[in-house]
Amino acid sequence: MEDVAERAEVSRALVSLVINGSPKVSEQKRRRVLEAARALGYRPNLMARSLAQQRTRIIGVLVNDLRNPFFAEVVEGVETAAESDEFGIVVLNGRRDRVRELAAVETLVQLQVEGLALVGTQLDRDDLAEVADIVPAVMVASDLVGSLDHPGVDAIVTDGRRGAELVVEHLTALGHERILHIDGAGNASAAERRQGYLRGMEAAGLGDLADVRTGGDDEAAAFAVIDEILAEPDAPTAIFAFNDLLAAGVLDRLDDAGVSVPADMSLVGFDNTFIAALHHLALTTVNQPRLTMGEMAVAALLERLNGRDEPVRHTLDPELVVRGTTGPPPA
Amino acid sequence: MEDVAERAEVSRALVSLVINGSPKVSEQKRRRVLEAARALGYRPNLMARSLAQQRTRIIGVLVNDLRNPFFAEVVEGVETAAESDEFGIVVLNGRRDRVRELAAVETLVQLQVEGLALVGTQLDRDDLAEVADIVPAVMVASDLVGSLDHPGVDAIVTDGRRGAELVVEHLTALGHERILHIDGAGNASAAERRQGYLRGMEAAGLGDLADVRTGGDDEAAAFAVIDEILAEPDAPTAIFAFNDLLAAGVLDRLDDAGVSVPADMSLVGFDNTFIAALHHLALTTVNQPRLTMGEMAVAALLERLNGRDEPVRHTLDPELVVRGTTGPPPA
DNA sequence: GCCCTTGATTAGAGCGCTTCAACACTTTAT
DNA sequence: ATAAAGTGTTGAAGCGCTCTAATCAAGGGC
Repeated sequence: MEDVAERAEVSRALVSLVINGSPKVSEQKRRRVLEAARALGYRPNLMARSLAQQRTRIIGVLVNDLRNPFFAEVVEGVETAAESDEFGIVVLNGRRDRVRELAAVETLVQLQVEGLALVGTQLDRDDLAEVADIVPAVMVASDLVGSLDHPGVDAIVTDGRRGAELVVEHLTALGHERILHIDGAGNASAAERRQGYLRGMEAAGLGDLADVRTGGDDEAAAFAVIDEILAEPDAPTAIFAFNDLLAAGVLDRLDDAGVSVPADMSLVGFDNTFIAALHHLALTTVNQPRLTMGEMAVAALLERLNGRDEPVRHTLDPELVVRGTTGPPPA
Repeated sequence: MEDVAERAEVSRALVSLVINGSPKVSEQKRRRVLEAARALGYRPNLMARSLAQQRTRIIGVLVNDLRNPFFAEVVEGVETAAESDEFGIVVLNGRRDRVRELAAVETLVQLQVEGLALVGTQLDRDDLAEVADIVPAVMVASDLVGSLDHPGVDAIVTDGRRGAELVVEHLTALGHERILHIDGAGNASAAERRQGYLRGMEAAGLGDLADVRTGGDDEAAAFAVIDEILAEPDAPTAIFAFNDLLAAGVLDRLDDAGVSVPADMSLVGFDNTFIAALHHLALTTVNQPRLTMGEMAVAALLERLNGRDEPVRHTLDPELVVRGTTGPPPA
């Protein structure tokens, strides 16, 4: 910067003004400075700028698992919105490990991010409380019952309970009774969907037949469960899986076992990721408006930065997407 | 930091030493400082530290498209390796847009990253040359013929030519002759695979039948092409798609058209992403060692930082993974 | 001709940290 | 006892930038 100033025969301060597009610079000097900057290949140092400005214009994004296309798309939403508000984002990947997530949060905080978007993270209430004392945070696509405890945490979620109810309603309408749920184990949104499933079963008068098995959030988690289920006497006629990835695993295993879908068994996922849309899977699932969620997360953070103090919670509506993996139960 | 120093009754300099784990601090003072830091909830400011230290220990990662699971996994490899070398990474998403990629590179440079991993980017030679003058760069999973022009750019690639040849060999061994390639359009690794395909066809004495169509790198790109192909007189008996995503799109469209795979048409993808492994797709494809590629990228950058000056280029071996979408041509 | 305003420019302090040279104090060698 | 060497600690400069307050030049109004 020094060099640019010298070459343009102005002060460093003026160079700063030009770089930041201040209107109070004469056209003549602006040109001189810009040319000098180009000639010298000058690039402002973001670190130094942030330090001096006492703000970074960076939003930290912590994501549960980048390999899950669902999360990747939420992140794209965040990115789009941040970009249009002249914020940058830094994405860190928790890779499904709470400890790693904690470390990532620490890194982001030290990086002085101005807001934190926690996408599908597994942090618990205490973790959150600690974080929220330092920087505004918004949980996206993962719900922590009681997250409202802390006034510094916002939430953008799809109503998982309602989503799960929609699934049960769809299946019962088709005539299913023995509907089984393979849940998301410790995953942050697992509890809600489980609850919705149970409630749906109750509402349909099938409370006695409700059956929840522990699953997970990827294909592999499905294998053991399916083997188990198929070995039992009263096998279900329909399975509601925690998410699309898990459902894909279920589908694979059913295939291995010679169970045909949906003739012998109906199957429903959750998230409506692109794999659900592949014709060869044609998975019936529940849509979540991913991009919108990401965008709303940024909006929530910016409101915080503009002074909002009370927590906000946006619950979006899920939408059942019926495809080819559901049908009437076998006769 | 000031406050911590005061509370521990030492100088700021000593606090710095403690935080950075310097060995030349008495156990007594170290304890005092650490306790003061904890009591005050002190967190070092990464920006200030980087500025003072004149290094960031950050590797910038620019990714072509985060939604593509292939890239997401390469990034995980980068992340793993960076982590174990005490480097942080900042991931930016180009979203298949060269202009956005350029902007992202600029951001990363201004962030003072110490190395740049370009995963599947579409930057051209000039873009690269400009970047490499500023910071060591390594291209991962995308090849630019002639990238070696610039001594500042390393490359970690799977041999796309060989991979494509393997595909053609597999298909010809099955008896196919009219094998068509839907390429990756402007995608950085498209040229190589196209070349391998052509060479493979030549080698099999099928040079006359070689037929390349412009595709892209996601499912949508496949639709128009397939419609076109099926309307032509001499339809191929096998299709080699640029990558798995594209192949999935092809599969969908063939399905729509009532063409059954592999009975009427064989299909091969590239990348061996998890979707290829789904039983319902069971896509024959070519594996690339994603994690390894990411890790090697970091290794290459670190070597640069340790003084290596000549460019390095690692070419990994592709591996054909035969699944259910390939079979003998229809009689 | 003088004061005031307006607009363009700059000096200089400060952002939170690291690091080097200097310092004070011990220990060891002579 | 005294010099030399070693330990632990600190003052202060400096990293590259921003930003406030001060300065300077040029009109405008009376």
